[in-house]
Amino acid sequence: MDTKHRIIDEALTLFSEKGYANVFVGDIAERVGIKAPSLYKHYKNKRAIFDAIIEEMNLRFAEQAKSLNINGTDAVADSGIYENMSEESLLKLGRELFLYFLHDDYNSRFRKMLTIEQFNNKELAGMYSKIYVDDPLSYQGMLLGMVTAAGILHTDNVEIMTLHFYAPIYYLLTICDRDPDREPWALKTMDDHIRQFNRLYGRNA
Amino acid sequence: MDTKHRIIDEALTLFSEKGYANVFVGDIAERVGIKAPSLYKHYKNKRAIFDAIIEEMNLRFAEQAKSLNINGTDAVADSGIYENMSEESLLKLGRELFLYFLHDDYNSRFRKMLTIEQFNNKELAGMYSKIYVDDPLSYQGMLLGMVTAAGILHTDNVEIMTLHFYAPIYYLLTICDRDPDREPWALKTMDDHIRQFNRLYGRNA
DNA sequence: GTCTATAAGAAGATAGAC
DNA sequence: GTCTATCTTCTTATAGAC
Repeated sequence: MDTKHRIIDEALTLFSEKGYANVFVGDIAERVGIKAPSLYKHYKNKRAIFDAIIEEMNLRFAEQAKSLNINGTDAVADSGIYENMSEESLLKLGRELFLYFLHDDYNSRFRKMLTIEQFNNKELAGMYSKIYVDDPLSYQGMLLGMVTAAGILHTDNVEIMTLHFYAPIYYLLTICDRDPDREPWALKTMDDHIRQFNRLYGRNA
Repeated sequence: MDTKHRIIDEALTLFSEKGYANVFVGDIAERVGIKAPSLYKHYKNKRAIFDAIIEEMNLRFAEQAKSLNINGTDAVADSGIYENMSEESLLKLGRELFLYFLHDDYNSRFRKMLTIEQFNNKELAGMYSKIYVDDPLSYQGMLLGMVTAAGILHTDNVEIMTLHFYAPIYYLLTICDRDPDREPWALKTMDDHIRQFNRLYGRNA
């Protein structure tokens, strides 16, 4: 990884732990293994490093959304995976979603940074809403809508069903971000949640 | 309100919007209507203001918990409100919880401050976990446990049932903190959530 | 308790040698 | 591209008059 990229990588780590204002240019430089003034050959100023992180994350999430749509909407609708949606499939969906969000290197650091900066930066607040509210409710809503249409789950309000599936996952995620020691409990709770979800929506007309 | 208290009041507002590091002693003083040096007659330094906020909030939440326990555990168990728990009662419980957390002057500002500082301050992370994870799951778990024992709702896992009740409320709360424009949608979604919750857990054996 | 003036220090950023 | 030295600005905090 070249210096320019290592700078935003280390900066992201620091910003996600302390927030923008508590991270000094010298801290970032030290992690990269250079002195602060050298850093200014790569970025115009501190804010430019921050902006570069946002830009990189926008790119990553755009790619992520793209691949989710390819493997999601069309492929799923065309194939018919959802027609065989079992409790095991739901558990897998929930666990993968949870562990990916929780442990993916960029996702976890970027989520913490968004959490810290959301009230002080409208652009980041908008990104947070998109990534953790609008997109999941839309994507999972689509999936669960298909599962419902196939007669595997049952509801007259897919939006609330999606909320019931996703909100506990989101909640457990924020708990683990704050206190990683709770991860084993969260994983067990995740499974219990999805099994219960499956029972609740599986047997109602 | 005396100057000493107005300082922590204005400081809390600023810390909840910008975070500790982005608020300057001069900003706080300006809001109070004095100059920065005058502020040091009331508090030893900037950190002492922050600590005073934490202390005040600990007091408030201790009182809150106390009154919840008085009007909660004992009174509820003794009376038997829960035996008459209807959909309307559940709606009321959810709405009151939600609107109190969302609009209570101290709760909302303090929650934002906790959100911003949680990864940089273990004490605040602990407070967050207590206020928004442990206490709600424990208090609501107790209530829903009684409702279940009374045969009004049905489950073999009260912990997950409580998660299913509370996680969507928490989720909607964080959404409104970030984007107050979504409050009307959140309130409607709250009601739909609770009605659905009542249907799901009301008819299962 | 509040003010003005100011000290002390931290942090962002630049200059210019290598 | 990296360094040392330095400048500038901002922020905390103190001194001392009123």
